[in-house]
Order: sequence, then structure tokens, then C-alpha cells
Amino acid sequence: MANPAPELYLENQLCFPLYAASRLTTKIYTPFLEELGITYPQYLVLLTLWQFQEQSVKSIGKRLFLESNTLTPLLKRLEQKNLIQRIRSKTDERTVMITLTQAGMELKEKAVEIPKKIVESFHDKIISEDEILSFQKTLFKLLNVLDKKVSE
Amino acid sequence: MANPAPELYLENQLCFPLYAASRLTTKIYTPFLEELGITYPQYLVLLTLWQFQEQSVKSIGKRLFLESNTLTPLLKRLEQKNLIQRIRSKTDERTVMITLTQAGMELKEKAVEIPKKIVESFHDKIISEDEILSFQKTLFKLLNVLDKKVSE
DNA sequence: AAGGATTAAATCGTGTGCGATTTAAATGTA
DNA sequence: TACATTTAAATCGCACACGATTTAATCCTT
Repeated sequence: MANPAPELYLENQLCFPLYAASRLTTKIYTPFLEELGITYPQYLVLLTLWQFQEQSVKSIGKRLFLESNTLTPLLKRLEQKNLIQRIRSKTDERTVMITLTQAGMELKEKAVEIPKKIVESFHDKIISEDEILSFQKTLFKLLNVLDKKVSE
Repeated sequence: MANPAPELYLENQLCFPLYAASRLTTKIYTPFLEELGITYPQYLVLLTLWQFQEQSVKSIGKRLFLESNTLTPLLKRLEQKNLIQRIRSKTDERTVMITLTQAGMELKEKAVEIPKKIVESFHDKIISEDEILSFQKTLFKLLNVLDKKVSE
């Protein structure tokens, strides 16, 4: 038996390279985010707030595919860093609204530099701009399909 | 100011959809892996052992882009489930060799069914087979570039 | 052969992820 | 209006990830 079960080979998987690439890209972000004193998931939460302003925990979760069990502690950490405020809604006491503090809003100015630096550090001729764009397109399509599958 | 800093939009990021898609695909695997009594990272370790046989912790880490701080506790859990053995090498006492137990080898027969089931559950006409293949190709290229960048 | 440098695992602490459950508020319906 | 149902956060426990450090063994150079 030369090579049984090639369907189980790492290089034939889709999930494994997604998993590995996700972790490695996070690693690329880390030194830049350390300068802002935040982690990658915390950065994602701030991205949603910078882009969409005040939001409930639920709403942030929908955008990032996360739930309160992950977000609540993470948001408390952002609150302790004085970047956000957590305020229980008066009209519906079940929901907690998240708003940026002044410091949270100001952090955006520093964050704007990050994507540029990341892209610069990626001047690698192995992958063309076009290839990345069509890759990104499929990635978002995949994300959509996965989201539907998971919530079935 | 209509729409400041579009470079910070979630939909313009590459890392975010990777992060989300990775987590969602893991979620798709979970119910299948639960039947085998293992987690997704544990499944990946078993994949390397099924494919490449006996290996050191280091070697498994190279293939999965993980280090001993993650692998050691994970491997101890696999050992407790009686799926692998951890044996310190006689020729180089620094390295720990990981081998499959009989139960670990036999689990492969069950695992072979998983990729089929996943693919089946993905019969979604939004993404063609070709698109997935070229996506996978770019993904592995990206993984390569990232790995180089990270280890710089 | 001695001693510093390197290497492989392990350990430690912090921060996610997430399934499952709990708590409390709002909603729907008889 | 009562009361079951639904919903939003929070809580709990477990398993990763990973930076930083420690421990022990091997290698390298003189």
C-alpha cells in the first residue's frame, strides 16, 4: 500500500491552509498592534466601531461572527483600556451598547497606518495584485456560504 | 466627512475574512470530529501522523505551523485518549517522538469519511469547483509567503 | 576536554473561541 | 393580564495559541 487515503493529506485540505494562514496573518499584525496596546480580535472590534459607530454586542458579533461568550470579556478588556464604554440600553435593558471613548476614536488615526505597512511588507512578486483581489473575492463568497451552512 | 479611512473597512481586509472563514470551517468539522472524540487541532496532528508516520514534536510543529507551547499539552491530551504515544528519543534525549497507537491508526478509517461528507455538504452552486481549486492554490502560495515573512 | 552557544520540549501567563447554561428582560398569545 | 417563549448578555469550563522563559541535552569551537 503505497499511499492510502490521499483525501487526508494536509495539502489536499482547504480548512488547514485557512487555519494556518489566518494565524500567520495575525502574527504579521501583532507587532503593529502592540504599539497600539491591543490584540487582533480587539482591533477587529474597533474596526467595526470606527466604521459603523455605536453598536450592540449582538451587532458587533454579527459582523465578526462572534458571540457574547467571546465578546463580553474582550469588551471588558477594551473598557479597562479606556477605549470603549459599555452602557446598558435604557429602551431595551437586555442589550448593551458599545461606544468609543475619545481615546478610542483617536486610536483610529494611528490604526490607519497599519494596512499600508502590512501591504508594503507584502511586496512579494510571487502573488500578483490581481490574484490577491480574486482570492479575496472568493474568500468573501466562501465566508457567506460557510455562514449559511453553520447557521443551518 | 462622508466615509473616512476606507482602508480600515472590514470588507477591504484580507486578514479578517481569513480569520472568520477559518473559524467557520472548523465549526463545520466539529460535529464530525465529535464522533471521533477529537478537536480540530487534534485532527490536524493525527493527519500528519497518518500521512508521515512517527515524528518529533518539532516536525509536527513545522508542518502545522505550531510550537511546543501549543503542541505539548495537546499531545498529552491525545495520549490520554490512547491515540498516540510520546516517547523520548534514545539517540537525542531532547526530542520526543510521537507514534500512533493501534487505536490511533484505526481511527483513520473513520476519518476517511469526513472529507467526503464535508465536500458533499458544500454542494453550493455559488462557488465552482475550478474557483475553489485556484483559491486553494493561491491560499497555499500565501501560506508560503506568510511563513517566510513571519520567520524573518 | 571545557564551556559557551544552540536546540527541543516543557512551563507559565494571558487572551481568545466556543458549547452549554444561566439570568433577566421583552415579546407573543391565550 | 398571566405565562410560556424568545432574546441579549453574561457566566462557566475546556482547549487552544502564543510570547516569554526555563530546563536539559547536544553541538561547536577552541
